[in-house]
Amino acid sequence: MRMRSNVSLRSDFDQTEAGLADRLDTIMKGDCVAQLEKLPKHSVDAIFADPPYNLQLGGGLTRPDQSEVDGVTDAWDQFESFEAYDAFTRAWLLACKRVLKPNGTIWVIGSYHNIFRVGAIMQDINFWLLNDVVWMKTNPMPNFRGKRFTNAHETMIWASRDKSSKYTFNYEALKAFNDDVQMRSDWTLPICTGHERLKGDDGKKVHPTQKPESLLYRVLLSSTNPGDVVLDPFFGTGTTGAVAKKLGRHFIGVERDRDYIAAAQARIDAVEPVDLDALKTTQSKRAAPRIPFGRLLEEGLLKPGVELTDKRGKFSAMVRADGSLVSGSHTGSIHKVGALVQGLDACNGWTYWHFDKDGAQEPIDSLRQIIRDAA
Amino acid sequence: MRMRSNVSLRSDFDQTEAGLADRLDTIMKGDCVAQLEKLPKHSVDAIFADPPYNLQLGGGLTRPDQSEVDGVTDAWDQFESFEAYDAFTRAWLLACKRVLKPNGTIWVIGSYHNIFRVGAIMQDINFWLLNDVVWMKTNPMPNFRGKRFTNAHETMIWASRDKSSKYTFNYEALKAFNDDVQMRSDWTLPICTGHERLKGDDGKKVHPTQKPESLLYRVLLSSTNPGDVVLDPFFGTGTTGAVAKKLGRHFIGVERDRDYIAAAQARIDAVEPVDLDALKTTQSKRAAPRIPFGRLLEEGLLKPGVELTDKRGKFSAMVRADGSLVSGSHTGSIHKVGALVQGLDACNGWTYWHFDKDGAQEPIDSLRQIIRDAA
DNA sequence: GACACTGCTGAATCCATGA
DNA sequence: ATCATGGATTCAGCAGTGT
Repeated sequence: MRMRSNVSLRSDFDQTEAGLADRLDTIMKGDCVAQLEKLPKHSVDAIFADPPYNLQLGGGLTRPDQSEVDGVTDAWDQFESFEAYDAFTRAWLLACKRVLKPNGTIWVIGSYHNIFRVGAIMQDINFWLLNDVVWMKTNPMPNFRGKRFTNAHETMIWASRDKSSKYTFNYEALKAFNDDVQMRSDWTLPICTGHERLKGDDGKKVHPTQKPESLLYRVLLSSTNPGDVVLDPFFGTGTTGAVAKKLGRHFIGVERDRDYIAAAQARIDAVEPVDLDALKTTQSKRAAPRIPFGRLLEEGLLKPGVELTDKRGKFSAMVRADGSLVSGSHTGSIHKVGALVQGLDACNGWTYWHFDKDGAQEPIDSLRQIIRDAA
Repeated sequence: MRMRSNVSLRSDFDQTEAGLADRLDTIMKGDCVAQLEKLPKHSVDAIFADPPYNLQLGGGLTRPDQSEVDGVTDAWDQFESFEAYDAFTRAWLLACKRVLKPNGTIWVIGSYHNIFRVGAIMQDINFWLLNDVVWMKTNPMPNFRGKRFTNAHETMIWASRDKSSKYTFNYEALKAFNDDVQMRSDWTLPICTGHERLKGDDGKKVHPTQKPESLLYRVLLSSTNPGDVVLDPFFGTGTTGAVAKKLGRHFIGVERDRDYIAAAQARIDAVEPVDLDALKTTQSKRAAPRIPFGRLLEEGLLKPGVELTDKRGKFSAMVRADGSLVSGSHTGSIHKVGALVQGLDACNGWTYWHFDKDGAQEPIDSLRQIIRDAA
């Protein structure tokens, strides 16, 4: 009976699980658009995509980089080239959008060669851009010819599936991570070198653009929860999978190249997941169960008739038995009266109102915390 | 004879001069596409454009203290759709391309709201992208609701008129400016505040998005020469003109708003050109990037789940994946938990917390040093 | 004069839930 | 779908005032 009840409650999830069960934590071999068709609609929580920008499409018709511009015929040719890249981009982004859950988010990384086209198409197909995040490389390749600025960064676009998506953003966790100031849109991280860089038997790097795990660590920590399913349609050597496993997320990879797949699989197999307790991250107050102000009276933490004041004692109000406040002609909730006495539109009564504790002013929020801690 | 010879060599320039003479160092009033038609083809050396960003702001936004954020809701930033914005963008970019010299370059600044569309259109009409340069703001507006990363940067696209352009890039000057290392594609500069920010008689900002002179200083220093003509089709309050005059470049501004024009003119009139030899004095040191505690986890120097203690092993805490610590009922950053366990108001977690290194206690600060040394 | 303290502000696509 | 309401949320820097 209990089982049934759970199944019933989680039918949506289970349906997804059924469709994904044999794909979870595996690498699908093949073209990403074709492979994504095998996944159920609305089945993954997040996507990280590192698409090629120097790609050869089917007939080898693309020159994704800009071609010579010297007259009308070349302009047409170039249009063909951009058009092919745009068509490719639109196709895989649409395929991603189909499998992404309504509240899911997608990350796409690129450079100035392709990121503008990618971003514009994402907007065109109604992804809702949340941030562009700049990865500044501490150790970029210098510009040898001295004709341009050292190309020292790459750009990631973070977007939700729709404008109305209620997406995951672990704000407090990132703030804790960042020494108690909110995380910015510019991240300074080294490129992938040393032991982390996968090398073949010949000592050569397996993949030309292997991303550092530190980058994916931050991506997954910020926008996914433990147990989430993360899709990477251009899996490469599996940085997304390795970090997902480490952080207790599921991954699904799609990759065409068998050598990359082999390297990625071996790499992921060697990853040790972190301990479950260590995966719990700093929670927001929003996630905490709501405690109405009246509970403080029920618990005897405050008595009806007691006087509350703002921090400086400028305004005062009396607590009534039903948990409403009275201040002059103003009555209502702690929030409403707090706003009214200040002449503001809104107010957080929990932090605004204080009670007298041994002669000192203490916010009533500390009383709420007592109840939360006891639970 | 010598004169003739010079004229012959510089005929292009002289023709330009004739057509531009009465426009140099002036502000043209009106719509930028219409005004640019008045300029000769191939007549300006460089362009800096700060077009509307098409922000599409929703309702009001308040800070945590309930004060209202003065958002950019001006009519000039309103567009009906992406299509309308694209048409506008294409039109002014084409107009710019016509007046730009074959070897000229253009800078366009924007945010994630518009920059992807701008960049894609620039590629479509055969501008040749040279760099995207990220302006990281030292003091950006925070994210007040904790729903996204702090939007802490803007993006500039730098492009030559054609792929074959022999454009100006003052590599050596920039390198000298940057303490003898190549100038990178990420620039850290404060936003325009304080006395530099133009204010009206009412004390309010004249323009909602005035750019800092330091930004234009680098732009013009890197990609123009003294005597060059710099066009700004969205002149606003004339930062481009002010810096151009200061650096011995000519400017041409186009602006629709008479109030902006008046403010810009007065501002520019007050500018004193600098002695170019003295430029080096204004160079800025690149501050070492801050390394947050979370970086130690990303780098694998500490693993989530590991235990930290104070020097004497009196208190201990567990590290979680987001870089927060747990010690009994206390959770938070290394600094916060360090303070809490000691019952203090503040604590430097870097020196307080130690990890076990071969049986000895070593402060976590030594791990941070490893990252600093590697960079 | 130095320093502490308060107040203000910046290109922002900035809430969630239940009735 | 709309509407009301509970209550969560900020960093760096400059200007002005006061001690």
